[in-house]
Amino acid sequence: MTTTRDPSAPTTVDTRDRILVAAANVLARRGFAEAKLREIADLAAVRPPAVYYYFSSREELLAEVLHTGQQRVRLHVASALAALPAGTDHETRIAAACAAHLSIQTAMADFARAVSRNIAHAHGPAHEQLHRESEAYHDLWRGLLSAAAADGAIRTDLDLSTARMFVIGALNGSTEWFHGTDDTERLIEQAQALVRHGLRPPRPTRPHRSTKGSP
Amino acid sequence: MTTTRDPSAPTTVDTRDRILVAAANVLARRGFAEAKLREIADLAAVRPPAVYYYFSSREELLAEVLHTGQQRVRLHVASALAALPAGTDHETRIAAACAAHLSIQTAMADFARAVSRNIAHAHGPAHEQLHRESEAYHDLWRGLLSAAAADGAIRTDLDLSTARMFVIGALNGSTEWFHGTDDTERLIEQAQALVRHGLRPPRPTRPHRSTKGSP
Amino acid sequence: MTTTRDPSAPTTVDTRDRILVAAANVLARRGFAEAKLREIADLAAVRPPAVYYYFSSREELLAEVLHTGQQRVRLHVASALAALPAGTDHETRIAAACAAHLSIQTAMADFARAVSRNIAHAHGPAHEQLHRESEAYHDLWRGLLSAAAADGAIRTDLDLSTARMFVIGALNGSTEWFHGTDDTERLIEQAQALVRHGLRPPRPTRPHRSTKGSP
Amino acid sequence: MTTTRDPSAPTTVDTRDRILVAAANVLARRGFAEAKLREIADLAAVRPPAVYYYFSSREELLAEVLHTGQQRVRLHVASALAALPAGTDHETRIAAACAAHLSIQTAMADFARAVSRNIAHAHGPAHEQLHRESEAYHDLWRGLLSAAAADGAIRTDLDLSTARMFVIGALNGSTEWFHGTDDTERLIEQAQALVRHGLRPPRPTRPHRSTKGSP
DNA sequence: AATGAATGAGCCTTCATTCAT
DNA sequence: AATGAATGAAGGCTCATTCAT
Repeated sequence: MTTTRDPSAPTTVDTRDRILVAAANVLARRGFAEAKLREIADLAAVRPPAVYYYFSSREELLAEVLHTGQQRVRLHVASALAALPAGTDHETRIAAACAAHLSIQTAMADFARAVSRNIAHAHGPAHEQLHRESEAYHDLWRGLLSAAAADGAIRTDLDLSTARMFVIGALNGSTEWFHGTDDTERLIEQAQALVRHGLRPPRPTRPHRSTKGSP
Repeated sequence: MTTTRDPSAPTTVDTRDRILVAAANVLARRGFAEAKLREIADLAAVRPPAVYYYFSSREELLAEVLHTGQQRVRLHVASALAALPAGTDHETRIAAACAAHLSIQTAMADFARAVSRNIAHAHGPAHEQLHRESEAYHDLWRGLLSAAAADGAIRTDLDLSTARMFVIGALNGSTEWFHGTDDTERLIEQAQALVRHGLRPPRPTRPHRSTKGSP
Repeated sequence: MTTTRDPSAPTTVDTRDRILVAAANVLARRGFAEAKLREIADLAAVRPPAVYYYFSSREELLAEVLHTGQQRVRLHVASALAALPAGTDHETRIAAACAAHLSIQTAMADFARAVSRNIAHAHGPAHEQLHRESEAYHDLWRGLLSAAAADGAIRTDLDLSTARMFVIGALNGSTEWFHGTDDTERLIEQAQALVRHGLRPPRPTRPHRSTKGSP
Repeated sequence: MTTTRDPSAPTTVDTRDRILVAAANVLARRGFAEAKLREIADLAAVRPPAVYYYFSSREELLAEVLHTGQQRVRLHVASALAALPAGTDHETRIAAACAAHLSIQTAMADFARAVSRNIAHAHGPAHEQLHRESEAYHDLWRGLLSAAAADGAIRTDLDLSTARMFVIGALNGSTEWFHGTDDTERLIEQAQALVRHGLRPPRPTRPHRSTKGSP
C-alpha cells in the first residue's frame, strides 16, 4: 500500500509547481468556489494534505495563481515596451503592448483565464493584492495612452480612461474565445488593427518628432 | 380593498420576482458556487425554503437569472435594430446595436454581471441553454457585420469573426468597470466611436445606396 | 383559479375515508417514515393541508391506519369463531381462525401490509395502542390453543406460546408474497393443512364427539 | 508495537466494522428512513462525516447491512446442509435448514431484523440486489422441498411453493418475538417439530433407504 | 515529503405544519 | 371544506483542514 515514488521523479520544487499549475487549470475551468482541493491534488498527482506542505491554505494557493497570472502579463508587456527602440512612435508602442498582452495571455492561458474569470469575485485579503497589481497594469496603459494623446496620436473625442478600459477589456475578453490552437499572430494583427484605427486621429500621426508640429 | 397596496404585504408575484432579483445580485457579486441560498433569501426577505415554492432548485433559480440576463440583452438589441428606419446605413446600425447593448446592460446591471461573470463556469444542463442563447446573440451580430462588410462598410483587412468577438467582448467587459452612477450616454458615445473607427474603411462608407437605388 | 368542486362529488365523509385509504396504501408501500403527506394527499386528490381538517397530525392519521388494520383482523377472526356452531372441534376452530385471518388480510391488503410492515418501528404514543391491540389478538389465539391443548388436540411436545407465534407469524408473513390476484381459497387450504398437521397429535383428535363421527 | 492492542485506539478495520454493526442496529430499530446517520455515528463512536470515509453514501451503508444480513443467512444454511452426511434423509435436511436459519438469525439478530423489517420497503438500486439474494435463498429451499417431495417425504396435498413461503415466513417472523436471551435450542426444536409434522405425509417417510440399510 | 484517517462547519433540500382566506 | 403561501426544524453530504506517522 505504500506509494513509493520513483526517485527519478520530479523533486520537491516540481511538486510545488505542479500544484500551482494544476490550481491554475482548475481555477480557470471551475471558478474560485468550485476549485476543489481534491481536483487540484488529483491533477497534480498528490493527495490533498500535500498541498499544505507548500501552501498554508487553499486560499493562499489560489491567490498565488491569480497574482502570478496578473503579474506575468504586466511584466511581459512592460518588458516588450522596454525592448522597443527609443523613439518608437506611439501607435507602434500601443500595438506592441497589445501584442505582448495577447501573446503572454495565450502562452499562460490557464493563469490568464483564472484571473479574468475570477478577479470579479475575489474577496478577502487576496482582493487587495489583486487590486493593486491590476492598478499597476492600468497605470502602464494609462502612461501609454496619455503620452500618445499628448502627442496627438489619439482622437480628441476619446476619453482616455474609457478607451483604456474598453481596450484592456477587449484584450482580456479574448481568453474566452481564442484558443491556443488558433493562429496567435493573426489574432494579434486583428487586435492591433482594431485598436490602431479605433484610437487614431483622422490624419495619421506625424511620426512624433515632438508634440505638435505645425502643418 | 383600497387601491393602494400595503407595501409590507408582498403578493405572490412580488415574492418570486424579489427572489429572482436578489439572486441576480448575489450571483453577480459572489459567483455561481458562492451564491448561497441563504444570502439570496435574506435579500429577498424570505426564509430559504420559500425559494423552493417558486423554483425547483437553487440551480434552476440561478439558471433563470442567467438566461434572463442573456435574453433581455439580445431582445433589447434586436428591438432597437428593428426600430431603425429601413435603409439605415450599416455604421449607424452597428452603433445602435452598441448603444442598445450598453443601455440594457447598464439598466440590468446585476443580471448582466451575473451572466458575464459566470457563463464561463456554467456546466450541466444550464450550460446548454446559455450556449444556445449566446449563439443566437452572436448570430445577430454576425448578420450585422457581414451585411456591412458586403456593402464595403468594414475594412477588408479585418476578419469578421475576430472583430465580432472583440467588439462584443469589449461591450460585455464594460460591466466590470462602468457603474450605473456614471454617465451612460457618454459611455455609449465612446464605445460607438471606438467601434466605428475600428471597423470603418479608409474612405467613409459610400452613403449606402444599399437598398434602394438613388433616383 | 378557484378549484370548484363538483357538488355531486364525494362529500366530507368520503374525503376522510379517501385520505385514510390513501394513507394505508402509501404506508404499506413506503413505510412509516417514507409515507409522505404529499403522496397521501395526491392519492386522495386533496392538498396536504386538507389532511389537517380531518386528522390532527400525520402521526394520528398513520396511527389510525395501523389501528384499523389490526382491529379489523381481530374482529373478523373473532366474528368467524363466534359464528361457528357451539361444540365445533378445536382443529376446525383453529382452521377457521386461519381462514378468517387470511381472508380479511387479503381483503384489506393495504391495511394489513401497513401493519405488518410497520408495527416493528412504531414508537411514541401510537406504540402503546398497537401493542394493546396486538395483545388482544394474541389473547384470542392463546385461548384457542390452550383450549385445544386442554382437550388433547395439540401435540404435547409443543410449547403453546412458541407455536402461536410461529402460526400467527406465518399468517401475517403471507402479506408479503400472496397477492389478491391469486387464489385465496387455495391459500387458506394450504395454511390450514400446514397448521392442522403441524399441531395435531399422532392420533387424530377424538372428535370431541362433536361434528364428525369416525368412519 | 506490543501485541495487545490499545482498546482506545481503534484501527481502520475496526471503525468500518463498528459503523456497519451500528447501522444494523439502528436500521433494525428505526427502519430505513428513520435510520439517521447521526444515530449510527453516535453508536459507532465517530462523527457523521467519518461514515463517508468508508461508505460512499448512507444508502450504500444501509444496503450493505441488508445484503450482509441476507447473505450470511443463506451461506450459513447452505454450509449446514453441506455438512450433513451424504444420504441424510429429507426430513432431517429440512430440520437442519430450519436450525441453521434460526441459529444464524439469532446470532446476527440486528442484521436479520434489519432485513426482515426493511426488505419490503427497499427501492432503488438496493432493491435489485436484495431481490436477487432473496431469490437465491428461496432457490435453496425450493431444491430442498422438491427433492423431498420427489421422494414422497412431503404430503401430496401441499403446494410446494406455498409451503415454502409459509415456512420461511414463519422462520423470519421469529425475529420479531424471539430474543437472544431466550433458549435458542428450544426455539429450534419447536420450529422443527412444527415444520416436520406440517409437511410429513401420513405414514412416516420411508427411510429413503438412506445411507446404510438396516441389518 | 507526504498521507491515511477523521472532523467541524456549513449548505441544499425536504417536510410536516400553520394561517389567512 | 379546503388551499396557497410560507416556515422551522432537521438531515445528508461536501470540503478544507488537522495530525500522527
